[in-house]
Amino acid sequence: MIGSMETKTRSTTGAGAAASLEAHLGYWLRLVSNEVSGAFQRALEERHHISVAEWVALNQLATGADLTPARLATAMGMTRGAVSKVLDKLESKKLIVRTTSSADSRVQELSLTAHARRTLPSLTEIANGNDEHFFAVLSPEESSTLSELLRKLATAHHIARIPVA
Amino acid sequence: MIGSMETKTRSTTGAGAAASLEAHLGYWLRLVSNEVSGAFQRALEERHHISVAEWVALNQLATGADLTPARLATAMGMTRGAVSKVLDKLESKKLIVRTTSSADSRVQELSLTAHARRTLPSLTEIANGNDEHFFAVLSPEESSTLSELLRKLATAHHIARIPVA
DNA sequence: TATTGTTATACTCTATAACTATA
DNA sequence: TATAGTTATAGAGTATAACAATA
Repeated sequence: MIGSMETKTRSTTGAGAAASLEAHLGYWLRLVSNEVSGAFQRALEERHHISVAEWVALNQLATGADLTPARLATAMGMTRGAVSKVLDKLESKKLIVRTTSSADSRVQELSLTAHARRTLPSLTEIANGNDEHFFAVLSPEESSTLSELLRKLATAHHIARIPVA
Repeated sequence: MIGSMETKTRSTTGAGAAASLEAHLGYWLRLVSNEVSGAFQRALEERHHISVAEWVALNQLATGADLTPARLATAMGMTRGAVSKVLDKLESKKLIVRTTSSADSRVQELSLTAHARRTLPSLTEIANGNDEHFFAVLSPEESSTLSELLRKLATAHHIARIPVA
């Protein structure tokens, strides 16, 4: 049972410490995160044939910010080349449009299509449902606590890039 | 600032909910997990030139269980083909030995080399240090709480496979 | 010269499925 | 026929670096 399990989480960094996989918080974090993200990834793929990276890009565009491939690359922590491929896929699916900027013709202005705007609520539903499904076993207080602890870690380590994988 | 951000974590699953990326617990989980795992992966690669999958395999062998490629594949949630490649790398690095079983010559018995046993403590130190570095910003009580919440989620969803990616 | 975006190339990781050698 | 392990092939994902067009 969980309640009876060893919950010591701060090692003494002793050289001979016999640390099994399960002794690390990072292990449990990755275990749970992989499950949640994996389920989300499969749901997006099966129901809309889009990847998590594509979903993130769509969400970034939906915030209303004037985005270009370079800015999107920075926001997503990817190279411009990688983002270019993501945009190729979104364009082939008629979810975005690339328009050459009139002010600087090197720049591409990115925008969502009407089709994308109609599709986004369904994608959001998948994200909501996935979260709901996984975290429903926690009480509202526990969910809040988990959220606060994760945000505290993100803040303390200045984690900014949007996770795509 | 993050501290002043909306921390509501339970959506009402309403169709029109304007859910930004940050509204989902799964987002924060992936954000933090990617950072912790990414740092660990880079440290393993830079200091010992081994991947996380290789590290997991070594740890499984170090538990003392009599493992074969097929059993290791089941434990790690990978196909036999994928495990075979991981074992190729470990063998080329002189960290494991494959021995044909005398009872059934189709079976390979896996074992760690003396070199692997000498190397493992250093790998464990990297894992300990990585955990220490990331979770030191939490109080011991907060670390315990985070551990318990993650274990509760893992148990509730019967998450068993060892995360490799 | 510097910058934007794309493309060519390569590498890692993993899955599917065919293959071999046993049993 | 069935099983253990390997290998051939393919695909996703992403990085590096070269490239064309523009500034």
